[in-house]
Amino acid sequence: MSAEPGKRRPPVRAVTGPVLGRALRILEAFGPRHAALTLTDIARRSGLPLSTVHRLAGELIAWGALERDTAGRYTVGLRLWEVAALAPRGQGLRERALPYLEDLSQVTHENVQLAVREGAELVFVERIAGSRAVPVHTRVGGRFALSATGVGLVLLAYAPPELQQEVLGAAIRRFTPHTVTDPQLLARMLADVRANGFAVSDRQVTQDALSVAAPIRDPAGTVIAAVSLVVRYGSFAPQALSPLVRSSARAISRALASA
Amino acid sequence: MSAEPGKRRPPVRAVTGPVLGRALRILEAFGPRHAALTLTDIARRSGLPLSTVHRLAGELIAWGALERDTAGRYTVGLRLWEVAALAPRGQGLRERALPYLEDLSQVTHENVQLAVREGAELVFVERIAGSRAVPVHTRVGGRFALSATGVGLVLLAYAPPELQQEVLGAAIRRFTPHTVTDPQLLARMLADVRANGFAVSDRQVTQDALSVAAPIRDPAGTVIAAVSLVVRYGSFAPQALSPLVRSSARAISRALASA
DNA sequence: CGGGGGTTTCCGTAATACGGAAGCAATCAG
DNA sequence: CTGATTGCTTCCGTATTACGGAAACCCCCG
Repeated sequence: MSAEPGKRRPPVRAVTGPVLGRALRILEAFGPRHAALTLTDIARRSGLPLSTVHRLAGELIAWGALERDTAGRYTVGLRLWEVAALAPRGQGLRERALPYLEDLSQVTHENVQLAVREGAELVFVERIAGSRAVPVHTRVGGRFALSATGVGLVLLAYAPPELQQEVLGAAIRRFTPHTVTDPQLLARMLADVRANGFAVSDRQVTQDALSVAAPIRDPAGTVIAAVSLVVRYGSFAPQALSPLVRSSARAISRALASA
Repeated sequence: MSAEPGKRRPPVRAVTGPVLGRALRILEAFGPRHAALTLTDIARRSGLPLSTVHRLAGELIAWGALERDTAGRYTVGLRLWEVAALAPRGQGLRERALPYLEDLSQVTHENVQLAVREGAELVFVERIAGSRAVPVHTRVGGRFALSATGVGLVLLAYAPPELQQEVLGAAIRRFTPHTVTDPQLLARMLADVRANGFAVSDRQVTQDALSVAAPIRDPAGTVIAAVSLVVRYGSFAPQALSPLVRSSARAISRALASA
């Protein structure tokens, strides 16, 4: 087959074999707006042939990674959820941090968020909606850009330099007129975050909200997550919130250390 | 298919191909007491050759289904947790039910549990620990036998008859002197559950706890989950709790219907 | 420096996954 | 009733892929 005399074959290490790769692409076909799909939907969204999807989805169902709902559509299965509940950076983190997040919520009645970094984005691990709080559109398990939120700024500030370069180099998405999109300015803000130990996102995501976030660290000092309070703009001064958020972040760090 | 003449081989369709089957066995190797494993651990627990585990785990890591912690051990990855957060019977159910569970918690200050059935066991989808409550050893994402708890009795009472036979036919595990292990008696209790619309587990799991549970139904009337209150034995009469639990269950059913 | 636990790479063989195509089963429109 | 549409399931010959034993590797520890 490779009968060509010429030197071809760039040894592009295929990192995933066909079967697993395809199975994982099936899982990827699901998303917040697509929690229940027909077989054909999956095939379309994953770019796989229908018969392939049929075969693999059958295997995933047999194990419990997928299920079919009453309408016959495919959904993510409980068995997968059980296993995923063991993820240290997901449920594990969530459970250990929850009491402290609830304290923050009780004391302020504002929104509390907990997030970790995954590549060049963040994933919300918990969110407590305050009773008299600004509506915030975050979903547990949902993703968001690193560049705008309080938690995102913290996670970015302590991310590996290469990743910071990558994010600063790419176009920075604008959400409001206050969103910082200038790489220079953003770089300076990240330096401030490192210097101060907390981040402030002032109306960068929505016009009426401001968030203050602080880093959560593992015993080695590496930043592994971030907590934030999200309040209505004008209701609190950032300076008033930062000690509260910082001390909560430290308490959570300590709770994680004694695992 | 239903030809009588020759005894056909029972069509023992191998339902899972090698690759996926092995990959899923790797995921199964993780558990509550085994959230971080070495490659060798996984090989031992899954019964797979080391080189096979190495290859497949590598693919799972490349995708994010697994991660390696600071000690180099393998853990369940955040990417998998993200996808699993889309499971309708897991996070989906949890999110929609949570407000009602919190109401129950606020009103009683006791333990609240939410569970679904998976095969012949139950899986806890949420648990709220009451401030002045009996310590209960349940873990979100954890499994338990159907035969003893309040939620278990509800889920079993409305499970398909074959499954009830299976559970009643097998040896029923005893937790306390009060655990019902007689199949006859248990069958009668299940009939009562169906007749009354709620279940009571009286010190069947621990000596000091009693739980009252009620079914949550989908729009078609099928029981898909169960809620319960777990209280210290003697602190509340079951009759006092059942209206509360039943009405919460109905409220959750309604909330799910308007999805 | 030797031994042990864990990890990574290699590679010939055998078994498996692949997916196009055709058949099936509802549901809907006319 | 009929034909169209959408979605699901089965089949099967080929070629591609997964398989895993073995050996090298890499600490860390005594």
